[in-house]
Amino acid sequence: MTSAEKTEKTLRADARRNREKIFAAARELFARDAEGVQMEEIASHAGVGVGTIYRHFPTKQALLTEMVRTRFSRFTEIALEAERIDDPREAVETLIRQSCVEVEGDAGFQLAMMSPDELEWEGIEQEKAAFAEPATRIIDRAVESGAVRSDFSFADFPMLMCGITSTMYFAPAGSDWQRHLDLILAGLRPG
Amino acid sequence: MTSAEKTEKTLRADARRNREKIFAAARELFARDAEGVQMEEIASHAGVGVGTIYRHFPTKQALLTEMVRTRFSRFTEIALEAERIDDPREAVETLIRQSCVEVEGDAGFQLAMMSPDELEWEGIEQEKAAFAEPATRIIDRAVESGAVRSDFSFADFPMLMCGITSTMYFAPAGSDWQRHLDLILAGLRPG
DNA sequence: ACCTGAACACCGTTCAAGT
DNA sequence: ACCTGAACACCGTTCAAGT
Repeated sequence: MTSAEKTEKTLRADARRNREKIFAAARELFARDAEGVQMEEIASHAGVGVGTIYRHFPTKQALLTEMVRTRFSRFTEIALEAERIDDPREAVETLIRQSCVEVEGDAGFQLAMMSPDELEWEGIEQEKAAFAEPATRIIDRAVESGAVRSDFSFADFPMLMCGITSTMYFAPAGSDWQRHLDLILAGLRPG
Repeated sequence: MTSAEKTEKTLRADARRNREKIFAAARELFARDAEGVQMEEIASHAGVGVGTIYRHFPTKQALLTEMVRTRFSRFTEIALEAERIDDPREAVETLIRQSCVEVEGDAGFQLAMMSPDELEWEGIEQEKAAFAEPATRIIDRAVESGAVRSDFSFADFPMLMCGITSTMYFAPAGSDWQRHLDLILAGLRPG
């Protein structure tokens, strides 16, 4: 057994439990108010010392990244479901709209989505790739069938999400982001 | 002479010069890299002590706000120019597109635009109102003439700018934000 | 092995001392 | 009046001591 395997697989029961508790506490606090959360706060909310957090996650950003990774796998599920929709146009709309709904109310994810530090995304390449596959198929199918404008591609997806996400963050209470989404969906029509 | 008038009007020559130097230094540094700038850095770049900055601006955010205020008056000029365009559709497009061009390359403004702290905008209500007047006229005219979708209004403007702005900030080198803009302009077409 | 929390580092802000 | 910069506060991160 290599050291890497050991690090990945074996975790003492209490350590695993702590990791879980930290994760749960962080998820809850980040979702509420992503900016104001302090490490000490997360630690006490999880019932551990700060040092324990750093044993499991090298940095505050890394902790945030981990939560983003989890939610990203939901995106993939959404894409796979949307792909089963026959109408190409409706499939794209569902993909985008459901992705938005998924992150509504998760301020931490929204913040990460808008974050200027691209570096932090490095840990999520794999999840991103897994999502890109079905999402690309959906978008390409819509383009080929003429259901959306021909210059639309998967490359635009992060950009759109970033815009809508910032609207969510900026105006969390209202439904402004749905107007924004409507506008963008309208913009997809073939021109 | 009231104390308020005195505060507004009379400033010793050196104080005024310092204020100017701080402003120039902050503008330059914020535009380059809005996140990494430190107060000490701005101070030394301006050739003053940190305390002097705080004499002129109560807080780092307030300094940023002041730069946003300045640029906002440019928005108003853009809107007044755009209003002189006969074609209603072209007037709207010019309004939005020129506003985007104006803030390209100003990372500080982009950051402020995306900032979750709405409070900081309190100082700019007046400039915002001055801009809102011609901008509203342009948009309403376009709606009435059927040049854009009927549910579009000035209320959507900040939201759109926020989205495009975050694209600029996120991908400063490329021209991704222009794709984003194109998509949004396309979304304005009457549906 | 893993946990704890006092100590450290960094940076925004203040304020006593200077002119 | 205004300026300076050392000192303070706050919070992310580390690490010596404990189990």
